[in-house]
Amino acid sequence: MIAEADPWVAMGDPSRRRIVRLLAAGPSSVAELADVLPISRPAVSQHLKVLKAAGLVDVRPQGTRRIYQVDPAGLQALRAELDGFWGQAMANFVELTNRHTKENEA
Amino acid sequence: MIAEADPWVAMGDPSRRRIVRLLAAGPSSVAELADVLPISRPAVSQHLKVLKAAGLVDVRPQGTRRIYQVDPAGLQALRAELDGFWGQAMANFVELTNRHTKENEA
DNA sequence: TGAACCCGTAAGTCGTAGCTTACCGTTCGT
DNA sequence: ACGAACGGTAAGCTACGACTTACGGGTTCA
Repeated sequence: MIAEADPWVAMGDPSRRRIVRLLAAGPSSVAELADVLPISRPAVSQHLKVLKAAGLVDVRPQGTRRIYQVDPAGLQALRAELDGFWGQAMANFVELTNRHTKENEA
Repeated sequence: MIAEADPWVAMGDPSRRRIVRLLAAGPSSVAELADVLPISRPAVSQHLKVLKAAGLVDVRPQGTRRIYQVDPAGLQALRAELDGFWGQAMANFVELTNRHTKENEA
């Protein structure tokens, strides 16, 4: 498995973000996605492979078709990491503000 | 301005995510970042350029050095878009669940 | 003013991501 | 069992992103 499993890298590609947006609106098959997107069906397939490896989408075989949908857990993981960044940045901000205030008080 | 201004693309690169992580812990100069990271100083400079274009970091010239720090607004924007995906996905989920329940009731 | 630092940019190389066409396995309908 | 959809994979091409080294512009301190 040399495949890319990083959700951030997966979301970095505009086409994949568009796919996620479409799937967030409702599950759909590969052909349905390819019909809307300006890329070929195999390209969509490859993007879905990356998104699946990143844990952002799920597959549900249904007859001859494969229905894809977003995996809330994947988005949640991204949110968690992003909140981590944000929280740390804010904590650092208030600390700097406090220090600055104290310096001005002195 | 051919520069890349997409925050998602900016966060897609591991080195840049690491820089954001470092800056979230506290502001620092380019040399300080390059000292920690396994890449050259110009490489860090280029990454910072992308992050700045994406609105994820801010610069504050201080003497001969340039102090970089995260821009909370940029992270907030990412959070907002991510929450949009999540909310839509969840709404779609409960709708599907309701429909499924109704079908089973009928 | 000149030396020493910090940093951004230019130029060039290398790897790889994203796309295409072609092909093949699988599943349903008749 | 045959043909048709649906979709994943292989092979190959092209473009771009992430590095590197080399250079130049500012700012500080003697």
